[in-house]
Amino acid sequence: MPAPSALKRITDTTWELPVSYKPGMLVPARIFATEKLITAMDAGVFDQVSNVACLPGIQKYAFCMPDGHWGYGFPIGGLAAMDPETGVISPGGIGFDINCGMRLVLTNLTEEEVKPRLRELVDALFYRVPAGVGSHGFVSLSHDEFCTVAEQGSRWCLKRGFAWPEDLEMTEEGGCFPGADASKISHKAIDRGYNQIGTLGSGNHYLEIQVARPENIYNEELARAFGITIPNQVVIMFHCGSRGFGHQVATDYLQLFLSVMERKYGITVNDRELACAPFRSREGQDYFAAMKCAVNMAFANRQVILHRIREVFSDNFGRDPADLGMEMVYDVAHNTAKLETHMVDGRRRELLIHRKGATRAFGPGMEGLPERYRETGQPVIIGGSMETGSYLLAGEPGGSETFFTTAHGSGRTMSRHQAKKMVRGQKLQRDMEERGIYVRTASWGGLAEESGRAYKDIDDVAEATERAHLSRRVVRLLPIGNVKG
DNA sequence: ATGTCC
Repeated sequence: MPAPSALKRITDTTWELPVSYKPGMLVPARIFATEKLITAMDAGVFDQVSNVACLPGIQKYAFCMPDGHWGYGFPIGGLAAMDPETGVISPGGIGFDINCGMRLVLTNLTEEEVKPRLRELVDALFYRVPAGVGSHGFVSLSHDEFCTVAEQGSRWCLKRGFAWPEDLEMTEEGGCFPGADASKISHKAIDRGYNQIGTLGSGNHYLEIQVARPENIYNEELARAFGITIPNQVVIMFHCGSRGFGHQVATDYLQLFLSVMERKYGITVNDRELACAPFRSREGQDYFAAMKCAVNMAFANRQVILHRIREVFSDNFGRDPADLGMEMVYDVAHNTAKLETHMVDGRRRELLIHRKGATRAFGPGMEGLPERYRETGQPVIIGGSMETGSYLLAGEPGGSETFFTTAHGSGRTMSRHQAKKMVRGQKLQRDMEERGIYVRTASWGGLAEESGRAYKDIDDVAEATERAHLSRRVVRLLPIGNVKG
């Protein structure tokens, strides 16, 4: 799809749509991509990112990351910073899967040690980390206790023995966004979520056993600082979010915002999917407090999943998880809105940052990073498709341009429908096994949809973020085992 | 993404 002719190239990897591109734009739109990626980007991205540039209170630019593609209202890969006093909060700028995110866990095992047990490990993970639409977890909670989880996130997990203290430190915001208020959650959302803690979900959610080969290390020093110290070291990466709970929170508040946006607040938007409310309004604050519940539920979900991964490896190897070196590298959130302080035109300002399919990537020395990563910058985890590999990167000072935000994954090039027509799940499983990747899936159709052929080249995305100085490559990770939702 | 429509 050709890019609009109004698109101007600002640098090697920065592209801009000026405010003249569309009536109502308050700021220009900026897209970070290589020439190859911008050429392949779907036209919906340009339309959507310029719609976002019209939202009240937006600061500097409406952004799209190199993995950007068409989404609900905002593009996936979208980033918008609003003035909290004059700006809006928009569920479409966060996504239905609130705090969908990635977690990376180390082991001190090598590929040679894991290979003979790979099938057993993946089969055990497939059993112990429930995957698929409508799956429910092993943790049984009352509605009341679920509300505590939603308010406390990983802190609840620590109390219940599902976390090591250092896990919280290696999670964005310590695994708990403060200000979550379960009284702002509908009964329906609680009912959908209370039995979903410790479940992977479906779609592009997965759990993967990966290898860090010496030839795939881009930066030795950062790799060492992030715990990649052994040749062919095995790591575990997984991707999941707030399940039906977050989905219901988003649905509830989109409905509410649509009913008040124009009538009560006189806000008009280019697309109903950009439904929003003033951040300082009652509705805006209620959504903010409810969204944080879904953020915290997702942190707790990933934490319980980590606990179960540790159990699987511990049982299989007959050794304590600590003895297997199963420490977290980091946990990153993809779909959030947060108040953060950033420099804007030489002034420190508090901004409401919407990240939708985009990763926070704090540079070296920034407040909010754990001590271990103060010198290195934040670990950034970018998931590729299950066939092609993923990246561990590091935040860098150049990220200031995007309020320290980078890409989150490959981004689709093919619709799910299209992929299912071209790929058969059973055949893909056999093909992958021949290439040394053992995969188990909850749904053959779901597996076909996630074929590597349906995604952008992760190498292009990682390279684009580095060339744009949003994050630097540390190590490329290759899959050997995968549990697919 | 999602008890893929209450």
